[in-house]
Amino acid sequence: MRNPYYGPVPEKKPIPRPAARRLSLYLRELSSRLEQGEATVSSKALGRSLGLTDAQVRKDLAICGQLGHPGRGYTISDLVGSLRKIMGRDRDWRVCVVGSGNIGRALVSYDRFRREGFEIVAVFDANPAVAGQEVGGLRVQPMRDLSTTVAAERINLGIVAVPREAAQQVADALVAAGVRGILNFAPRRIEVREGIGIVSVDFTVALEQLAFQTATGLDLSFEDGDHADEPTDGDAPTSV
Amino acid sequence: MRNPYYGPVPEKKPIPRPAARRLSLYLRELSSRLEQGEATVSSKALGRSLGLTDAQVRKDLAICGQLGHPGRGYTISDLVGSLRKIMGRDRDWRVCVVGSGNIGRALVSYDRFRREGFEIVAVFDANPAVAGQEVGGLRVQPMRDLSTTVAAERINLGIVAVPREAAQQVADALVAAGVRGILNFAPRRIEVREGIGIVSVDFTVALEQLAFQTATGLDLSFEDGDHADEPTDGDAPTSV
DNA sequence: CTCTGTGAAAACATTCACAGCG
DNA sequence: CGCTGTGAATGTTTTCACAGAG
Repeated sequence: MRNPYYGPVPEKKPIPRPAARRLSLYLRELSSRLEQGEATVSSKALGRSLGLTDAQVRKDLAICGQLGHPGRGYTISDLVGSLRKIMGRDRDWRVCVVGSGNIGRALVSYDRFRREGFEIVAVFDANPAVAGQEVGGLRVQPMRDLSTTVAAERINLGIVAVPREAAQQVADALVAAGVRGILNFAPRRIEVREGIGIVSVDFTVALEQLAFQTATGLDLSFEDGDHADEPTDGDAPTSV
Repeated sequence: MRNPYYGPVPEKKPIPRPAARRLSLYLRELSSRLEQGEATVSSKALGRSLGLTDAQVRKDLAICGQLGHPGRGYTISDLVGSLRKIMGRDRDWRVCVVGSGNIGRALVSYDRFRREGFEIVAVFDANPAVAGQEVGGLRVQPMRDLSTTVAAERINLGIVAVPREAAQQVADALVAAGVRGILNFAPRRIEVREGIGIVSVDFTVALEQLAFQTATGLDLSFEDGDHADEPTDGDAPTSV
């Protein structure tokens, strides 16, 4: 959104991938501080809470524009507002869960989603015996209703909580129904077409990372645990 | 802790952090192929499944030693064996879950853990009303039994599935009881002393990453979803 | 010809260090 | 002073490209 007509090109600079991952953590910490009644915070203090250096924090927050006040720090509410906007947290996210097994049910009942602005409005399950049961205040719907409900409820994100074997198929159905992004809990890589978001969480991978850290002794340590697959275009790089 | 005496030192080179994250994904994909009855695989084919370039795959697998056969590819079973060893998957992991809410119960019942060699042998809950109930074949124990049971059952990993407010305290209790690593599902950073492993999974952060990807349109995509906090030593860098 | 292993180059990310604001 | 914003330096990861094995 700069330099309309001709000239050196609009050029919205891309957010560094590792920074993008950290943005969520800033938002989480800042919201928490805001609730505690704090009004400002310095890059040093924030870094301490998050295990980052102050320089790193300043570089990351520079993504939000120049919100810091030299000598004073950052105004938390401004930062929260800016982060929410950048991360797409200012819009409405309407979510459905596919799979009403242990994980699906736990997610539907996970109150924090709603409090954070992600509203789960439908649950589906392929098992006809389960359809009609109630989970977290919602009636489980049969898969056949998927596309109708996604449209009617204006659902834009889908959560896949089905067995490995069914995961890709379910993801395809969700995309076909119109969701724009998928959060996958099945232990496999999901391929989606360009333009559809995909993030995966694999509990076993997380435990394995932990075993690795623990076995390796004390040294190496790393970051994020859940992974975001690549939008499967041609020769997409990135991870599963 | 570096180079005690003088001399060239054995020098086991450290595994690049991003590579460490990918190792789990290789193992997952390779195990699956092994089950399908495949015996060998090329870096190119593996990369295709995982969304990585063939060069990346070769560099990563070089960590396991020289297991590839030029012109032929890698023998999957060798790779799986080597990966399991490197990742500490060759030993026994005995796990307890603290918190028998929705998430805790889902995890206790998550069969894949056992099949992958992580045995959940105890569940704890601070609520006395819950103690004694059965969850996934285990009797929920009161917190007061934590250290006794951890010792008696030789538990080495703990899963924290309690509300945010109690998380740090529970983590401290687990470490005091003797676990060597913690998998944290509470939405906050957990601090542990040097030498204790820590990996966090935050569902809201994962959904947020998805919202970000989706809102940002089609472009940037990233990796892992769950995060591993840093072992809180002095000025530890890394993320939450 | 296919496919690995690997230095060397390129891209990317973090840390440093300091000018400048309040 | 304390603290931000940012180029320049450093460190890390990925990609390239090719020699050499089967």
